[in-house]
Amino acid sequence: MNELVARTVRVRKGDTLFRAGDAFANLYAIRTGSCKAVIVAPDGQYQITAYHIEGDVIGVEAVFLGAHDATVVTLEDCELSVMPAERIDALSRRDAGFQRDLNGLLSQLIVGGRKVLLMLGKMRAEQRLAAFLLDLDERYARRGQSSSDLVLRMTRQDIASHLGLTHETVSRAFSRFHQDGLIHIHGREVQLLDRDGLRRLVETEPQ
Amino acid sequence: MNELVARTVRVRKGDTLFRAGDAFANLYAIRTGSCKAVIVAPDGQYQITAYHIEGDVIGVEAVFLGAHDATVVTLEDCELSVMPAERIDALSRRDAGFQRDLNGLLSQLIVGGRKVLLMLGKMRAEQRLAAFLLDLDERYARRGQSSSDLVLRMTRQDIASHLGLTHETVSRAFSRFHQDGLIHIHGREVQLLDRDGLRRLVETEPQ
DNA sequence: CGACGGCTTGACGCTAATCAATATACGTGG
DNA sequence: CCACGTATATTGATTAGCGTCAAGCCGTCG
Repeated sequence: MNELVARTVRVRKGDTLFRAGDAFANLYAIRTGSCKAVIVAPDGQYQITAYHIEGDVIGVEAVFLGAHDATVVTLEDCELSVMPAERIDALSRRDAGFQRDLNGLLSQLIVGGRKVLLMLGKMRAEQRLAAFLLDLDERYARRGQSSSDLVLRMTRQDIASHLGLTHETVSRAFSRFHQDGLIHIHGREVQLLDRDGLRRLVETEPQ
Repeated sequence: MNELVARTVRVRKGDTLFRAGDAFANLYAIRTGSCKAVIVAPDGQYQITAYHIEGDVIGVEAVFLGAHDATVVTLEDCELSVMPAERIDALSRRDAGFQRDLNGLLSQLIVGGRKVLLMLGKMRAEQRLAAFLLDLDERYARRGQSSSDLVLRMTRQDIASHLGLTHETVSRAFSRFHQDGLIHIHGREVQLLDRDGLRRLVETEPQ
């Protein structure tokens, strides 16, 4: 993996790594910081499709498509590993195992997409937010950062867009979780107080 | 492509091709008929993730995952081309071009997934149904069957599940389209009378 | 012909969107 | 460093849209 990294770069909050439609030039891995991926429909409708954190690899679908299908913007100052397309092509040609790794990453994308599908198709507002928090918590835990404190870098509006809601609804759901003792929240700092409670909420029959 | 097909089989309406979790054994291509793909969450929640028609290749994500992530059930008697896993592996090892084709199919899956994401996240009921009809129409047209008559093989319930709605809402939307002169509908036979009208509906600002 | 599953339509209620008013945090320039 | 202006967040009031419950119809299949 390390031989793929040509260099690491620092980028500022709000910078755009690439836009939907851009030819595939680099794969990025986040060393520190976080990003959002957003798709924009022809009519201006937009939706946040992903929230990327430390350790995530960004832009994998472009390896095969040849172009990016989403725009990625940093949510804070970031440090990124840059893996140029040529190196990736070269290695995947040489190493069948690496080719399989790439396919694995792609497949994970698909499976992840299915999860989101269920969420948007069947869950109600509070369930979506609870699922979002638990997913984020789990991803941080997998990186070894098993603190119950999260710092959200996205605005309420971005979280809302990601969950198919409005920012007011997200805000209200946060407040409700807080007053129910499920979380502690102050601005963008969230502390999960009762993971099981949140899990129960997600699994509750919606109807 | 043809050398991949080991045989063609006929299956009856309601048969299951494979279940979520099954090891990848075959890729299927639909010669005639149609199928639905469904995922089931641990708590029994289910969602139709795809509606496959003539010409579609089914189960691509399993090539890389090694197992299927959805259950596929036929909606009518079908004739299917069966492409065994070994042949696919063998050819993709031998032929880099084919490997790329496979990746292309996967990438299409991802892009298609993004479209659904926007639909479930941002559209209201009638927009979702209109988008569904237009998509289906376009897919049939691409197969050369450019008639404006569609025969839906899914029940209202299945369509509803696919769109993240209830069957009553789907039924009402159909009725509304009919009385607005956008479509003609009788049971599962749909005729698109005003594609532009439907398109305008999809692109209407929801707020 | 009867029974059953699927479809339509109506009445009603709940959830989340919308509109609106503050409150808070944040960034910028003086 | 403070003051101001602007983005973000919270909360309330109201409403639209869709889900739920229920009744009746249609079409199919045994």
